[in-house]
Amino acid sequence: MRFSQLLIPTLKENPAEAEIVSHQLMVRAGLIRKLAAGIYSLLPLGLRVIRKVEGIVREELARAGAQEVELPVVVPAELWQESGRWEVYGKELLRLRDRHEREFCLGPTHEEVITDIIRREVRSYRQLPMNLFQIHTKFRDEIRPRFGLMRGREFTMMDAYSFHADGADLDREYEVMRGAYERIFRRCGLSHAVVEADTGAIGGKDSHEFMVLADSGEDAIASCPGCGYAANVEKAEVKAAALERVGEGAVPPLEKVATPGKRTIEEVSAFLRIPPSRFIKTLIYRSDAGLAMVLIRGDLQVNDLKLRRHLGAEVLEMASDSEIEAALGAPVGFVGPARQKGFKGTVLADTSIRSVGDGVTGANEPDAHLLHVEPGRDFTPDDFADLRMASPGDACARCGAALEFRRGIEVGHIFKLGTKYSEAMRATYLDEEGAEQVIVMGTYGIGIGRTAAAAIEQNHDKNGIIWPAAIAPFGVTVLPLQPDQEVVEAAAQITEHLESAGAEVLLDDRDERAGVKFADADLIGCPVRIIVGKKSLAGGMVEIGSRQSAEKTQVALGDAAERALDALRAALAGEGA
RNA sequence: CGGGGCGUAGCGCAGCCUGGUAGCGCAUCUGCUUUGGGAGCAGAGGGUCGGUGGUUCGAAUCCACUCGCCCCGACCA
Repeated sequence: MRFSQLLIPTLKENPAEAEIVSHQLMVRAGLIRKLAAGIYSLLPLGLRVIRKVEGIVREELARAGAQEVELPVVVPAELWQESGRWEVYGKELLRLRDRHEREFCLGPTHEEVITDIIRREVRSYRQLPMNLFQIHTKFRDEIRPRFGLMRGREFTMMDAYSFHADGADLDREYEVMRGAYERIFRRCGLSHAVVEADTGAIGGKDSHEFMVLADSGEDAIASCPGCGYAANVEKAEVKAAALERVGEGAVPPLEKVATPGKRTIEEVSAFLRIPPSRFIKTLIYRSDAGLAMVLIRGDLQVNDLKLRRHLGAEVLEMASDSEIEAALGAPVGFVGPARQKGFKGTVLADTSIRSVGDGVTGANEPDAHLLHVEPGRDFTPDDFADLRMASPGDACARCGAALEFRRGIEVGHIFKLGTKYSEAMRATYLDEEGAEQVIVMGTYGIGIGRTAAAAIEQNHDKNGIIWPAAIAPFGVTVLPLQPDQEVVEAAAQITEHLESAGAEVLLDDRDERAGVKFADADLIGCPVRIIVGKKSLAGGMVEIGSRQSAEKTQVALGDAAERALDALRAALAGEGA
């Protein structure tokens, strides 16, 4: 295709709105333009990349035996009410009404819709298993959309749903999908990690996230160099006894100290000149199982997901100020486990509390804290558990090696759903004995735009994008450097040759100087570049260059197309495609 | 939702504090020269200064409200 006939609005300067590299380069290279917060238009180059990613996803899912469907974006409220999510999903669900005042939502995910189809159409075990996927638009009214296609509100997602007679068959399919995901991300040129993820409120069995390692990633990953365990920090289990005890020697008796107006650990720590690690942070939660007092070392954070799971609670929230005053007789900031009377609820301690000696905590009266607090002597929790967010210093729960922490971009997710939706929406089948059984489900997602953005995060330099060959908008770009007729004709001839061989070629036929063409070619980042210039052409030669290595080779004009095809094939092979 | 920042030409920005009727770079258009890493010269076009209301003789500038966008945080003990 000819550059002059495509809308490729490249920018010299970084757009003010873009913070991370992939967002900046997608805008600068003319792939996307913003319409509103978290809502983007794809321009020709951007769409080509997205289509490439989609193509790889389609191929691999077809290989895995899944069938493609397309589900509506606008979904009637009744389905969501039936699953119970209409009430639970919150503000991320964009709700709307039609002219008859009927309620709908824009689908943020499609378990309800697909389950509705399956319950109508599937009767027999003979129809199972089945795996249906679509690649379509999702809308989630995110609290804070950011980073271009990385976290948009409207975005393209591959979502697959599998249906099984039993858990064992789901386990089998899960491994098939995991293999398909591995192939997809490898083909997209992404080095990634598969990490254990929390199954959240849905409470299914297994869940794994596919993470592209990148400093700009929004997720934190804990991984173990010892045994290979890797998990989202939200989920990462830590070894209980690994923390070293802080505070030394014999502990004096409890002592009350005035801390007027000092509520936060930070404030009290600075005021008393005692490090946060010697504080016993006391948080009061309200759940459907009642109030819970949760104790954790002052420099650590409670992991809500672990806590929720430990309590077996559906709903978990911080207690309000008034609830805390009522329960402990002291305002927020001054409560603690020692010298408290009549707290009606469970007292749970993170295992880190065992490492606190001679600690500090709230005195359960206004403007006062307690010094020399000793677990076991001054208070005894009902239970100890792993309730904390893994952090540096923690050890692997399995092998005890020190956990390492990195950041990642979640590009895919696979999840053994179980029967949450099939039960709520009564999707059943008849087994061989004619007995009615609930269908067991799996759910799988890949962020298409996010995958493209992640590819840029991992493959760029100061001049622009370095596309993995499999998802580049064009495999080859041809740059005629001068407007001279023989140069233009040679470039056109090479382009024609390549295109007739099935390659996708961007011919920069613009009336621009060589520098402009080089700069834009670097920005756009097609893997193979053919440079046609007067000087080389006088000797019957042109140059083939690689965006990746920046190497240039002189080849005869007549061989250029074939050599470019070779280079492209080599690049694809190198990516494992 | 809380905090911070920003809205001035297509893009990136200055001007605002200390009110006097809008400027720079890039881009665009015309002409000439140039042509292997974002050309030079000459000329030209393009702005409801996000919106509304107020203060004032006079508002991009001060005040209030509002809309949009960006960033940080959403555990406070």
